[in-house]
Amino acid sequence: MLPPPAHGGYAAMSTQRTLFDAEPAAWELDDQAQAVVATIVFPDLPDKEYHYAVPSELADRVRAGVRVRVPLGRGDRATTGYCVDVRTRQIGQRRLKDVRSVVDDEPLLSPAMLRLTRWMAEHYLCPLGQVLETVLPAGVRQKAGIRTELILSVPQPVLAQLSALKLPKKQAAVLDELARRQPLTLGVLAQSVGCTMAPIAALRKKGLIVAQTRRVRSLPREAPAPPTEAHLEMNPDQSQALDAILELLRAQKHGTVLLHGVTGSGKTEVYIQAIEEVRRYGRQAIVLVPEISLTPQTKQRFKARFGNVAVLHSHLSDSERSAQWDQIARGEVSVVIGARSAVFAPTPHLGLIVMDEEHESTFKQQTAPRYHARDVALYRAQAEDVPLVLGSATPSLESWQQAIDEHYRMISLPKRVFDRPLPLVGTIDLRNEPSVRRWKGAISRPLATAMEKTLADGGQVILLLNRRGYSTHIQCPSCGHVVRCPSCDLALTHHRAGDVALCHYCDYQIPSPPACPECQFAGIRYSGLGTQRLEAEVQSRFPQYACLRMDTDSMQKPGSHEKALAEFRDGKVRILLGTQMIAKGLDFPEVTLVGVVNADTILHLPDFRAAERTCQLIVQVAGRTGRGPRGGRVLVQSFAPDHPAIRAAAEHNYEGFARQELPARKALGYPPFTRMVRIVVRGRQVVHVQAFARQIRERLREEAAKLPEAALRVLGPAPCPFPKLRGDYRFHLQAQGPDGEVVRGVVERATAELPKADEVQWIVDVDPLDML
DNA sequence: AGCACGCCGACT
DNA sequence: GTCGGCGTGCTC
Repeated sequence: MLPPPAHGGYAAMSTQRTLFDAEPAAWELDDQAQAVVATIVFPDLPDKEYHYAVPSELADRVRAGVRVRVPLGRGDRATTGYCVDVRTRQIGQRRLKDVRSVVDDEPLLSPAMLRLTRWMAEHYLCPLGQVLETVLPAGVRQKAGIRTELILSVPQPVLAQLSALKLPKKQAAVLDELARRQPLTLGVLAQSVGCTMAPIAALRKKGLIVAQTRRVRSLPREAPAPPTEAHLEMNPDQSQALDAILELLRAQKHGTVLLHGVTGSGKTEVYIQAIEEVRRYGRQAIVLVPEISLTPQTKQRFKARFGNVAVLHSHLSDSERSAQWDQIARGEVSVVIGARSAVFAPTPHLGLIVMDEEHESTFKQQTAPRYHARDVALYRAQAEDVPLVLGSATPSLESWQQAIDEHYRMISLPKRVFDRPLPLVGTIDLRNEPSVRRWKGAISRPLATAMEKTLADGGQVILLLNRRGYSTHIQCPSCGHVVRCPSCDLALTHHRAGDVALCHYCDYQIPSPPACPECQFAGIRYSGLGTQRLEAEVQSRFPQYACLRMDTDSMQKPGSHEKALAEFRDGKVRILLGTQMIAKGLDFPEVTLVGVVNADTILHLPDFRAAERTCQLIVQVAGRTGRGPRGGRVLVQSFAPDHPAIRAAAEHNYEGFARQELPARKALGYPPFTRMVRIVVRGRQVVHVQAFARQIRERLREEAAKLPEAALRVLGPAPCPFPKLRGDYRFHLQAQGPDGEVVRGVVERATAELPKADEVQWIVDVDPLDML
């Protein structure tokens, strides 16, 4: 056994203590000293816990979940930290500094939410302080939108002898007014007397008026509106799905339901009726939707049914978000709708979490902590013992496998509402389309014919092409030179607006070159198809119909999204074309044709989820048609129409896709059968990046060697699929194994004491969603 | 992150 | 001999 650590001059003596000592000797009292100790973490300090003594006058205010001001470092500079624990501990000889003051009157985090942040820090290998700063929105931390207001009153003794006082005219008027109408705020009093602040200040100085501060929200709260819509009728499948959720709700038990409902099957109605039950229990529900789905329509739909709902999304101002947060924390709303971060909503009595479109990649945060809202939601639902409902027409294969393994209960909604048929999907083999092959155009003959017919019949058309810009690359036919971004090495995309060549990653731009910058050849070619060029083609082929392009370029202005959709809804626009943003959620009954201009754009990305993404995208966009009584059809153009992902999507057979993709994942050792941690190293110079990445690999191998061979596989380092971004070279490594806990442990130990390297930066991504 | 401490070059 | 350069390391 190691001797106890030396402290003071008593170390030698304290070792002489035996088990039979009845009472500690006087000189040992310090060793036994107890104190109330707060455990503090700091967002900007190393990921450690710090301990501070809680002075007795602060004992009732220092609680887990509040922020405190504490002295830090040699200079004892005042620093704000999060108190994550308070308990009476043995402090031994260690002398702790005192907590100086308490920032928050009420904890910002409940004990349950604190446990959640701990779990996130461990699971995502991220400092706890950073997790806390993510969970608590900046506006909430700054108490945005809360101002302090002075409340003035006249003390009782003054009131009693009011008439006896001799005062200047204005002061007398002020005191008189306040005595009659107290308490008043500063502004109101000054205004009603018609004076400035001066006489009021004078009275305060004399002690004839006393002031109290009060915190008030500057934003007026939205008046709760009564619900305006009643239940919709549900079909038997919907009722069955609802029953499964209600069963869990009534049992007050956690359980996860995977609601696999085809597009247009009425999943939202199931969520809504489940939430109504939650509300009857006086509990709250959180509804998580992808950022893009947080359209006014979604919000409206829930508002119409529940009256007051809280909405959390990235476009709120700090004070708006803080007001929503407060409202939620006080239990004033029973429904919270929001994007990824709404999973942290401070509902005092959570009853249900719903995640719609659970396969969407926007649920994964791309900066530290790199959490996936689905996994956080699962943890939270388990911890608070409430049901979790995951809904999608194209579930992630992670969730699908959970259902197969019976960790989730899968419920299918195989039919659309009102028994509307799913649209017929046809594929067009672009290899047999000479005009497309020779880049004469993007729209094949069969697609053009279908469009003509649809438009002539009064229907609307949606065309999906998930590439922005006009031409996707600029290449010289003479010397082969491709115009690339100097800092990302990606081919620049030609944009017609402003005639610029643009890097889609870092926004680098140059005037589009009229000749080859390398060999001056004048016939430089602008090739590859983007939405702008598609728009031009559509306009020239269908000049009699209004066409609208929706992509991040055309939807820059706030409100342009809503405006565009409104124009399409009322039929002014007949053809809507755009990138992924038109693939999700839109519900327009007059859309009777959807064209996928090129289904292969993400299919060949070097990412093990490329097939899954392709299938999901096609199924989702196909779902935009056939939503009205006129039915609908889909045409998918592809150079690989026989690829299983495209075939499955064409047959509305996501299950079939999963059945054939999952064994492939298993054979290759990919998720969901393994857990993965990805490490990306980047820096200005390739040699440094590669050397550092290799160093990490060696450390990973050393750690892996301590385990059975099957526990962990280390891949890489290899250049990332985008090997250079924003001027940095990038290499990545992957650690994968069947047990995520083991994989994370290895990565944590391997990276714990890496040498500092100024030339490189590195990140750890647990359960990465993309590999680019 | 900040801030004090340290150990080497140009000043009074 | 001191002032100050910013490299290094610690913060309960």
